[in-house]
Amino acid sequence: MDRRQRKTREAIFKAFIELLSQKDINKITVGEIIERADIGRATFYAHFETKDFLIKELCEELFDHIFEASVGDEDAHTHIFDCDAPDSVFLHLFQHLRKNDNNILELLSCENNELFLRYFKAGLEKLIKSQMESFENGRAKELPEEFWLNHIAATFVETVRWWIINGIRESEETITKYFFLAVNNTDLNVK
Amino acid sequence: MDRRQRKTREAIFKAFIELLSQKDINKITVGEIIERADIGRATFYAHFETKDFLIKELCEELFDHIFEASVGDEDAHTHIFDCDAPDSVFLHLFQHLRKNDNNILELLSCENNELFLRYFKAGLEKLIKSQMESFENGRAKELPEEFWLNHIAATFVETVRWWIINGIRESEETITKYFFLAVNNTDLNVK
DNA sequence: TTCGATACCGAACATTCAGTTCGATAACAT
DNA sequence: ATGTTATCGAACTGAATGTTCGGTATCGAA
Repeated sequence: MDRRQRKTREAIFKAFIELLSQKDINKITVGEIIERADIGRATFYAHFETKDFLIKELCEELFDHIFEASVGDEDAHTHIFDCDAPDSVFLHLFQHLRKNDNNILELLSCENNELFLRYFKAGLEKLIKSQMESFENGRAKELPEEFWLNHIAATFVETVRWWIINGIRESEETITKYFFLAVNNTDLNVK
Repeated sequence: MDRRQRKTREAIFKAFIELLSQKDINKITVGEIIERADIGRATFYAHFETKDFLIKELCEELFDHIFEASVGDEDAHTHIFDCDAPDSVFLHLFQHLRKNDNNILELLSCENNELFLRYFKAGLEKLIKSQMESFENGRAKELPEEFWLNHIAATFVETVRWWIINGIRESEETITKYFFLAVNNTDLNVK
């Protein structure tokens, strides 16, 4: 990709995220974005058909990259799994969130975080599907599997949201424990 | 309130809810609303300063009424509690949802349900606070109380969402059981 | 029934924003 | 060095917002 394109694209993303922390997503105009990104109007529309596409591509860029390597062969674990402690994918997720790669924290805690939490949850569900055995012990037999899957993903999202809103005071280990306690009512039955 | 005002207000709400089931909330224009409600442009703005205020007042009208009577003195239980089966507030909520008072189901299942689920959850948290004793048994001691409260409310919202999306196939009793199983990992420790 | 108040109508208007067009300039890859 | 491509910036169309105002219909109270 052309260096000019990359710079412009990053400038737009950066400007948009900054604006997002200041005001409602629906009130952000293209004019504000291009002014802050310091680019021409036509340039913006050369990159993104509309503001909705900008949001979509921003989400894909952030969340897909976080989750894509988590399902599949072991060697491809370049994002979440290449840390040293291998006991829990979820601990790694919390650690990466704390590091705040790509300002993902800003997105998840902004006024319109629902939109981004939805993307986050979608990627999460794939991940959890591949880890389903770990949660089978905790699942009551009467609960349908899809209900249980949705519940785990939703609980993780809510744990993240709660963690961020409360100022990320808990350590990654503690918040991971909270998550497993909420889901399983115990932190023992996960390897 | 003047009968004319009431009629206009209801016509606007009705038109808005209908449009909401057809398209994205951000794409709905005031022009479409007044056309479907069959009222004059100035009339709309005499009722609602902006579209955002319309949404806000719609939510207040629906959700506040559902929850307001649920906290406080026993005699005021006109909405949720005036049913015959007194064992679980949550069962009553599911029953009322199935009855779909005021088209609340449409709101909670539409494309932009996040907005409405947020209102729903806010009212829910108040309700759960007043029912907290019922859930104390299920709470692990390590979990902070606010975390636990948020978890219960979030789980209920997700249960409702899942129920609606899956076509409301389960009976109210079954989905209530699912909810308690998800929260407590048992359906015994709730009176 | 009358009468004053007020809600509604509807058309016209200013304003803001979205998205497009195009010729000129600068940066790119080879 | 050269052809390609991204950016610039200004001007433009079209659509939506929110306002204004004079005229009409409806309401509620006496």
